[in-house]
Amino acid sequence: MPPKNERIPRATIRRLAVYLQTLERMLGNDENLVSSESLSQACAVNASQIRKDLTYFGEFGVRGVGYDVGRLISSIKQSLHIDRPWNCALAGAGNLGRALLGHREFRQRHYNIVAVFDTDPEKIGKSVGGVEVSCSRRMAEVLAGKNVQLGIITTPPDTAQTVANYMIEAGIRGILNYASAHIFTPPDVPVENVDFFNHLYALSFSISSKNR
Amino acid sequence: MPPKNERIPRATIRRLAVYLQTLERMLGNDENLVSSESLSQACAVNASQIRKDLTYFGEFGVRGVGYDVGRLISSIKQSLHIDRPWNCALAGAGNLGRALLGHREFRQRHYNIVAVFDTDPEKIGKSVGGVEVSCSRRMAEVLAGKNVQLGIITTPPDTAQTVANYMIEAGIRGILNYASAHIFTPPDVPVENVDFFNHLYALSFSISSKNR
DNA sequence: TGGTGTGAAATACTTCACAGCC
DNA sequence: GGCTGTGAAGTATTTCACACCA
Repeated sequence: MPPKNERIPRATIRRLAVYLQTLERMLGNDENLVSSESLSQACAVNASQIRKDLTYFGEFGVRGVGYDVGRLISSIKQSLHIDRPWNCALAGAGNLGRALLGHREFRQRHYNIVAVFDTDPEKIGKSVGGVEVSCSRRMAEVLAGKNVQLGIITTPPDTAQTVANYMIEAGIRGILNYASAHIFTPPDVPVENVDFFNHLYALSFSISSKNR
Repeated sequence: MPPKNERIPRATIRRLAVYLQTLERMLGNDENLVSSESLSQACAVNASQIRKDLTYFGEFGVRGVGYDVGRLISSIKQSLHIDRPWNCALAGAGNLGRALLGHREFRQRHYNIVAVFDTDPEKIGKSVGGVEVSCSRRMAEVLAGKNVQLGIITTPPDTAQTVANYMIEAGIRGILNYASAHIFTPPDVPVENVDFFNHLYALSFSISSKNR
């Protein structure tokens, strides 16, 4: 059966990323066949959940046998559209921005940071991680014709909305937001928030309370 | 009514962090009174959802009036148990680890990184962000008596489980995992995963597909 | 009057259980 | 025989709608 047309739960997408992680490790260990049950063990997700998640995108397994690991990896990558490179623009050349620029897994997974922006005149014109820093206000101009689809915000919270606006103006299609501030975008520009404190708070809460 | 004894949804905890962000910004702008409706506008969460989330922990509002911003902030902090300092140990003194050590918001929110670990002999003994790097294998010994409750993992994926084990051995109560590998812990040691790629994949997917 | 707190309804997501196929 | 794919059942979460109260 070909991919379905149902709405795919957000949680499913998150789990596919987890499966991918695990499957890539398995492939590295020369495990070439996996069942939903063994994958379930390895990544702590219910086996029927795994099967259901996968069938949103197609039928990748063989009944009575299981899934071919290499083939499943390709299928998931195709399903998520991560089987091709994505160009990114990063706004905010601080500590965190530089850490992302230096993060080798980024490039390995074909997310290429092709432009960096900041508002600090001290930083503009200098090179960070091999990319020259431009002024955030000139974003649309600098990105013109560069086919950059993703924006990454690593600025302080109070600048986040401003650079998000520049990104939208520059035609960016989606935003990864590390700033701890909610940003508003048109409905066709999705935002993903990466919030450290969110997670720290959840830990503090679950450690302290009886309810788990 | 006092706090309830129901199980509190995970999603509620995440949203409380968002409300806090927004409320703190409001307080900074001298907005001292807020309704669930205006908070809803500001942080893009349904107003009844906000009211329901808050009443898990108590009744903080006044009917016909709204919520006192300052008081609500305190109440949320108390509910999450983030109204007091937390000591953290960081494992992995690479780019990302150093970025976190240099992140001033960490200290502002009372998450204090009091110990840093790595396995690289080059790094051990050196100081990073004002903290001396110790050998990961000596974690239990170094942390003894230091009252460190949280562990932060910023190592490469293949080392993540090993340092997680050291953390558990050292009596850590919860783990923030930045490594893109699933880690196993006993049921009383919660793990929060911060996965960049997870979010990037979700963006790639939602940009590429019609379903949104 | 106006906005909270909250059961009840609607929706979304997860798990079960088994038919179907290799 | 064994493991996938999937409707149906079960559970969790969100939203509605309104009683209640300053």
